[in-house]
Amino acid sequence: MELDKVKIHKMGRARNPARTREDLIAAATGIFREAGYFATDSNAIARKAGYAPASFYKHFTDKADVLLAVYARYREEEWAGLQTAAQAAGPGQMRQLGAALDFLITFHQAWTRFRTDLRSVALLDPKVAEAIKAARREQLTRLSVLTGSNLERDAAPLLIILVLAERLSEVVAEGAALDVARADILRAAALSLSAALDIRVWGR
Amino acid sequence: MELDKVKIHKMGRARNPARTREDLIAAATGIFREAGYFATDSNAIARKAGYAPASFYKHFTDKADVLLAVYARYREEEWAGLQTAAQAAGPGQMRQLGAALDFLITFHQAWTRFRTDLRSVALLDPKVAEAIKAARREQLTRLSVLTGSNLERDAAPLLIILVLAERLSEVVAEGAALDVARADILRAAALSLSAALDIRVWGR
Amino acid sequence: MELDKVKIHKMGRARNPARTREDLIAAATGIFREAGYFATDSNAIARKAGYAPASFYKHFTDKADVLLAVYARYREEEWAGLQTAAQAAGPGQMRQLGAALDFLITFHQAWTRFRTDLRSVALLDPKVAEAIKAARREQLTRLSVLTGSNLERDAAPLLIILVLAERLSEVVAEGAALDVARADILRAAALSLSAALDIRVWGR
Amino acid sequence: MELDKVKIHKMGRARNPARTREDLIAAATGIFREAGYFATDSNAIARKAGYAPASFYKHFTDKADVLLAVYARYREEEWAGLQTAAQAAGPGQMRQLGAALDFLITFHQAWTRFRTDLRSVALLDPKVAEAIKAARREQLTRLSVLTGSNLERDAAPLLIILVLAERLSEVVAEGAALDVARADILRAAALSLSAALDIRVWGR
DNA sequence: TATGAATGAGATTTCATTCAT
DNA sequence: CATGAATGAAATCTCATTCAT
Repeated sequence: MELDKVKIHKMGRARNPARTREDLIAAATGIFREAGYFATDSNAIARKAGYAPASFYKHFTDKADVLLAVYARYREEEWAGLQTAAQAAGPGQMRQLGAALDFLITFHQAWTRFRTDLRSVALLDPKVAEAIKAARREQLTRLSVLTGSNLERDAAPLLIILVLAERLSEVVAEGAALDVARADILRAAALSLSAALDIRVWGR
Repeated sequence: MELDKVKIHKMGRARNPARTREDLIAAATGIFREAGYFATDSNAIARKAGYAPASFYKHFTDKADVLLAVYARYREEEWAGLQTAAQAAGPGQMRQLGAALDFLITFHQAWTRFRTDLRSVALLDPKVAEAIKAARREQLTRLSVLTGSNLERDAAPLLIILVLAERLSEVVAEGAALDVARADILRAAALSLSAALDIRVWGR
Repeated sequence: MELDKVKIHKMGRARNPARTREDLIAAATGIFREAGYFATDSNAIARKAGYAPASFYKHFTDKADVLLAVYARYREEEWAGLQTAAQAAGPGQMRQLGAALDFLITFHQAWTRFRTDLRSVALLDPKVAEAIKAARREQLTRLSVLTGSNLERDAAPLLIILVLAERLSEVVAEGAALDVARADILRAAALSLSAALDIRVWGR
Repeated sequence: MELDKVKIHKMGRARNPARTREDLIAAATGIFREAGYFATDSNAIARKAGYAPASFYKHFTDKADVLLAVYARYREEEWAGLQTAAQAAGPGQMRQLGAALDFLITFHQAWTRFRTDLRSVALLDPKVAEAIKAARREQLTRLSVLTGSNLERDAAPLLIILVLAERLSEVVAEGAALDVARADILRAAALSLSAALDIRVWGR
């Protein structure tokens, strides 16, 4: 105990690279979601995480590099939440779809700024573009498994579903600004998506 | 004579404010669509238009301000194109929808970078956010007129339609990267959109 | 007069690019010769010249770029001084050679740090290496004209002469540190150089 | 056994300070000769030697300090090579001189970058300047013994010889860039040096 | 002894913007 | 109106060096 105290004394910095990396990613996550990617600098990320600017560059090559790390977290969280939501909804395709959309809207709303900036960065940095593409492939595969559909044949409607689901939070946000109720949007989206699902994924 | 010479020597450019503004917007349009908003600086816009950096600030308060001017052009072009496409397609809702989507995909593909950056800037600049919101209101109104639907009641599906249509070009681009055919995506999207139209816009 | 005062009022900065460039080169010259290339940064050069750091980059692409500009001045000054010294010495090859060496020693002594750093930078930056090579070609040509020798045939001894002359200031400096008189070194160098001249430049 | 494992796990490297120092000097030698002093950082030296950055500072106070260690090696190697070359050449002053120059050119060519940077560093760091001065004293003494001349009286020509010999590799390199043959330069240099030797070292 | 994570200090560079003409 | 030189302010990134283990 005494020794532990001594150890910690005057360190301030966690001499644990994995932990440091985590701290930086966590700080970047907060900053990217609140202030946005373009409104901050790598120094701010390091400082917020409790480290010196130079430490940032020991863990990431540049700002886009943390963005990718945050993106990986985002996808994990999204996927876990989706599964939980679908399971909690009980049986019934429409019910599951509704629950999934409900989760997605809430989830993406918290990440709107991040997602938007991610797309802009992808146009500037091929690394990011490639990461998004890879993520999309993974999502398509997962979704085809989840819906029991064929990835090859149903790629188009699956893509539509993914993209529409992804944008729903923005539609809700826009809807709120235009006095359209969240429940109405959710219902319209569910119908639209189920149309895509019915008609293509399970054939005519 | 002596004085005139001096004047001409110093002008170099068209001393025509409206024309200058046009030139700047045209240059900004090209730059925003090709290199992107975040990849360019205002000096580059002025230079590309054939003016000095300071001239830029005689016509626009800042970079976001030209972005708005370019956005206005974008919407005019989009709307004109949509009407032309719908008329050229002849009668039949599905046919018109298909023609409209086809146009939108082509149109937006050329503006993908611009649209993407626009959303990021909107999160940084309230002016831009407000402009997007106003544009959305206008689009909703136009679309409700076009489809003979009720703006109040059908706001949700109309919004869904707008957003999905807007993203289609990106879906096509992503689809191409993942070997999904453009025609397949177009068909899936048309079906999905018509579902939204059928069920909500014209009631149960 | 009154107007001039008003004009100058609050400018501080000379709105004259050529003048600014001169100021920067002059500041860089002083800094490179006193503190050395590696001991300073471009900001210091700009500040010493009375400009902001950013102004530096309007006139030079980087630090090596000013180095080249300073180098050009250096060569002009060297050449002018050499001609003046040779003419002032009156007729007689040995006398002229002695006068030239005398000038070179004094001249190079003031530029020792610059010359030394120049060679280091040349190894880092191809631009600088190329500039030195071009300068050497020019010097060889001038020297062959001056000595009435043939550039093609006598390139080797001419090169030896150039290099030895160039290093003399350092030899004098080193000699001083080791208690060897300047006059002794000058005499030994003159003899050595005249040997090169006699034997090769005017043939056997 | 358990403890040993832990120890070995943590050491990784030879726990032999002398050996570590050697490794670091060897790595620094390679780096200084290839990339140059100013193009590398001390971390890179430690890494190349297979040690951690901090280990570097256990053996050297700073970057200039390794430079000195490398310089000591350089001088040993140079001197040994010179003696070998002179002996191998057999009797005859001109022959020996030629052989010595030939060796020096080859030797210095491999060390050009190092030598050049050494001089720049000497202007920044008095430690290095002093080391060069001491080395020069030693060389003068050795050379006076070798040529049977008087150090006091013939210091000037001996210095000239040293400096010219030192620069020859660069002259050869420059000559190559300007299409001047190595053999021509070698001959011109030998004549120039022998003039210095004849006239001063062995008196009038 | 050797480590390697971490950093302070600062060098380089960029860019939106202004100012006197 | 248009200019273009100049800049303040800051973002990105580097590097020699230290510190607790």
